[in-house]
Amino acid sequence: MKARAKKPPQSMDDAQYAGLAGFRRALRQLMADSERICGAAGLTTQRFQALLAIRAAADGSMSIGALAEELVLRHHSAVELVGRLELAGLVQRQSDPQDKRRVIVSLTRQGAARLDELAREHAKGLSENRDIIIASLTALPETD
Amino acid sequence: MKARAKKPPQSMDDAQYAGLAGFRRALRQLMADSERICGAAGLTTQRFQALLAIRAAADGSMSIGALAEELVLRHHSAVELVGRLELAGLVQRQSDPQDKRRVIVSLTRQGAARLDELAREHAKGLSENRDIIIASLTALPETD
DNA sequence: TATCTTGCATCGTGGTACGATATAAAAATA
DNA sequence: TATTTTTATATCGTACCACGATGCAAGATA
Repeated sequence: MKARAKKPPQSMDDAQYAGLAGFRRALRQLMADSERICGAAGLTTQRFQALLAIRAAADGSMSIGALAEELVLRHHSAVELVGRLELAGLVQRQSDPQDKRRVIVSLTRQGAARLDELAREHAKGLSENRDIIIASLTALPETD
Repeated sequence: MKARAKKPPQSMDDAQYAGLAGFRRALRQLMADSERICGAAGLTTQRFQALLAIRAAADGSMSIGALAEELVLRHHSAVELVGRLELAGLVQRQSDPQDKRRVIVSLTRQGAARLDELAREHAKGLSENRDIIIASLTALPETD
């Protein structure tokens, strides 16, 4: 057993809190920018991320389950998200011939166009901000 | 004027989409981890971030307006968030003597203890994941 | 065929942020 | 000083979104 106190294995100091807070601030800023870009196009960031994930998938399409896993969502949350995207005309469902339980989701022409516009803006913002993110990450003090 | 087409200033290619999608995936993973840690302690990530921001502030306290700006929220959204934190016994309001319009928010003893526990877990997880984030960022193809 | 597993869908609920609006204090101006 | 404007917090109704619980259909297994 160690000699040090066991319950509070030593509190974080101000510098560690500052580092952690700084990183979260950078992330919030990044996400706020993303929300602004998406919002201007009438989308939420989740919808944008769904479109992006589908576009970046192997053949440009994914099952709902795969999308759920990619987005770290429950199956039925992905179902609802795809439902909203379909209603907006950005994606289309189609039953998988191999396994009729599966539903394959792919971008519509409109969805692909909308995504491309947003993705370019995001990429531009990221190349401007990535140094800040990396700085805030590398500035994180070691915890032990 | 440039000779290139002006409307679609050239679409993003697969590699660019993969890079962008990879970065977002890393972020989602990070946030999902954070949600898991916070959830186990009965908090949302927003509440955690609010506690963290207050703790990291100059003298361990902030006005509601300052918190709103820090969290990239509207004033009244911060009001509500602070209300929920106060109800949970994690922060306390106190009127600013200098400017009686202001309300100063600070952590309660319980809030500080809860935050410290969560912050240490986050810091631990971050030092494991930051390389992934940095890698996904540096792997981003240049857009122009 | 009977049972189990997997994948998608539906419904009701809760949390959270927002716009619109209100109230009070401070600052600016007449 | 009195009036107006600005600033800071608060309240209310609305909408979005993810979740748990549950259901249904298709495939897998016995």
